[in-house]
Amino acid sequence: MAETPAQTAGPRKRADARRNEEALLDAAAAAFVESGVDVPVRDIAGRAGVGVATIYRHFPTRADLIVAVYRHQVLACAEAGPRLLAESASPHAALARWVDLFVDFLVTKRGLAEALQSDDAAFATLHSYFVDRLVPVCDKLLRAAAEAGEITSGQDAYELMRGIGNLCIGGGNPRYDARHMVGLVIEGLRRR
Amino acid sequence: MAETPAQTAGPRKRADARRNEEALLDAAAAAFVESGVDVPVRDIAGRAGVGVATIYRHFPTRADLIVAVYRHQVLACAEAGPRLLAESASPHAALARWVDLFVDFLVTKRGLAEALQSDDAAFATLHSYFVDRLVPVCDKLLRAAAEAGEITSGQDAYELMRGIGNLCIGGGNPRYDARHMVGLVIEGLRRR
Amino acid sequence: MAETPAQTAGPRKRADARRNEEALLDAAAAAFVESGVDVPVRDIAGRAGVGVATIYRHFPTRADLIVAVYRHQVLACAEAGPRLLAESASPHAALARWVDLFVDFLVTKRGLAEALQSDDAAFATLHSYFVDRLVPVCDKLLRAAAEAGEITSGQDAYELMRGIGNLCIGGGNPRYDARHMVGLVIEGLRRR
Amino acid sequence: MAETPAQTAGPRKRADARRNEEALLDAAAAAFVESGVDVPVRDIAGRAGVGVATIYRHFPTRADLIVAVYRHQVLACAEAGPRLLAESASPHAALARWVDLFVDFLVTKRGLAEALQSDDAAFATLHSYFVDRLVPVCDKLLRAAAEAGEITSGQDAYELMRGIGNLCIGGGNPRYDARHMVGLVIEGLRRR
DNA sequence: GATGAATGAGAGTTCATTCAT
DNA sequence: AATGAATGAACTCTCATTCAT
Repeated sequence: MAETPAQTAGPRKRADARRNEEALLDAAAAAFVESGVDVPVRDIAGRAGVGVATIYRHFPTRADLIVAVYRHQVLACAEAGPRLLAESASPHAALARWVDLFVDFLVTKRGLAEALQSDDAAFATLHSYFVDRLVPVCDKLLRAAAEAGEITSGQDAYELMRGIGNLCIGGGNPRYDARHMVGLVIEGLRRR
Repeated sequence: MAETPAQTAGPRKRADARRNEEALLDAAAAAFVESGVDVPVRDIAGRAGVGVATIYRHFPTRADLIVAVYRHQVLACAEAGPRLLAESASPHAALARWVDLFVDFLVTKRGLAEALQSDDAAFATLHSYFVDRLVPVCDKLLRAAAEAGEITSGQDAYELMRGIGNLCIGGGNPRYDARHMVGLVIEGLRRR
Repeated sequence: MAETPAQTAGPRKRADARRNEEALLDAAAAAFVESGVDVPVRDIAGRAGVGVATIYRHFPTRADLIVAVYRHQVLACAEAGPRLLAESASPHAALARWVDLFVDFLVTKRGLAEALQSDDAAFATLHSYFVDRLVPVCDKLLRAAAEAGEITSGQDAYELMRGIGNLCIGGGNPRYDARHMVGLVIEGLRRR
Repeated sequence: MAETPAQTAGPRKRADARRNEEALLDAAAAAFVESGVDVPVRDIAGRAGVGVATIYRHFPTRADLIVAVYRHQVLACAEAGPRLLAESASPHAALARWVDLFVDFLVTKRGLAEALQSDDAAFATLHSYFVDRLVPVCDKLLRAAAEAGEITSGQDAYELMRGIGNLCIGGGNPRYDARHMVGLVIEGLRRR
């Protein structure tokens, strides 16, 4: 990697393209924060200093772009599950901490929670991505807690994730603390 | 002069207009269910078989229309609060049953829950209408339950209502049961 | 006329209608002052406390209404011509004073001057009314001044009236004094 | 590296866009002549054979479009002022000739004179453009004539320009010769 | 591969005018 | 005769998406 793969022939384009893609992801992330995930395509292109068509080339649908922007964080969240299970005092505690991470993620991504619940076909890919990565993790935590006798068994991880996602909508409101509401849900899971 | 002939001219027209207004409300309700409360004005007009301006005459803003569509049910829900408190075995039970009514209402009104959470200024009136009517009722139930020692005191009714509203988003999904999630929240309120 | 022609049969309607028409004229005059002569029909109806259709019954076109509102003042202006010719020191002085009256009239009628110049067919009646009543008067004054050797002969009264009308557009502007500009025109007519 | 290859990508596009912009300006000019400067945006787009959004891309506001259409002629008129002052027999003669140029311009642009007098906020930019470019020129001519003792001093250039603009309204009428009326005004300025 | 110009559908809103009551 | 509800055409402006260069 001592070469600078930029200037003249062959792989130049690819390097350019990769750089472009990264600029795009940065720009999109910034735009998402500022205006939500349904910010106009042009705004993103403008921030990235590229033409709109470049976005379409790299990310055919908006969902593809959103997924790419949040890929790392989703993966990190998925990977945290088993770790927390190992570290925590109990499976229920692990679940609580893991859910907290997920909430952390969502409340800082304006409009993402809304998009995740949208039944718009354009967001199906986005929805699947999150579901495929995170629901199994959540399921494992739920099962562990059930086996430990801490919560009622038979709780559906998809439903729980979706509910939590819903609760994270509207993060800007000072009178509404999503984390608190989610805490009630997790508390409510407890066996009596 | 026992007759009131002056009044005939007035109400006669109004009978026609009222019929139209009802057609409009029905059409709007149906359109809301199918496409959400931000369905294009033209679609509602089309369903009702009227021109667009007729909607504007009856309901100057979209929020006015939504409020009108759901007025009766909101009022019924508000009135149910004290009654349930009197009838139920405990304040917490009353709260649970009342919240259930609210969920019943929201899950059958596709798109309404979304709109209630929207920070779009156009929906401010709508939001206020719901908040003004229902938050006080919820607050009373929460206080009663806290006084009875069933739940932790200091729960904010607005936050709870908002959370419940959020949980009711996406009612059409067969894998997601809003009622169950709300049940967990109510259970989570319980003092341990 | 000792009866109060209002309550029951026969001529009642006519009296009502006449009263209505007058209310309408007053309302229209007020609305014209406040919002210009192209104020929405509904506003006029609202001021007068009548339905919009009542306006259409009495005054089929907007031009008819405008003419009715300003009829008296146009006639007064027309009648002032011969009088001023008799009173004034010279025909040119009479012309100047008469034109001043016309300007007085126009600058206080917001939007009227614009409407008079409009080539919109709807205003043809209005245009004709003014032209038919005032151009002959102006013509007489011009001829008298020409015969007296004060101005060049052959000036067209229609053109002059139209020009004066034009100069009266935009009366609200503090940096523009229509009367001054019209004064220049009248001065410019003078023979050298 | 004597070539400037980086510039080829840029101007190539621009050539196309510029052609389009010119088509747009032509179409707008034609539409303005036919229907006035408040002709619907769609009509202009239709004439130019482009979509409406293309107009908005090139000219965000209507005033921008109007200014662009008449820019060259306004500038030419502004530049003619000093030249005429140098060439003409007297300042008053220069003024007369310059005003004639302005009238030439306005009477062939149907609807422009009307728009210039409009107090509609959308036309404020347009108004300013004309005022800023032409009033100073007119002022210079007026001052020169006043200094030469040909006209009364203290005439306001803005008022004069505005009056002339007004007189140019309704150019299509065969019985009305704006140039003649303006001539009377200029004559009327003369000191006696 | 990238650009950004062009597209055109679509949404909200207003108002003159007609028409059933 | 009067009413005012209903109509629907008209207009502006925005944006996701495509396509020639």
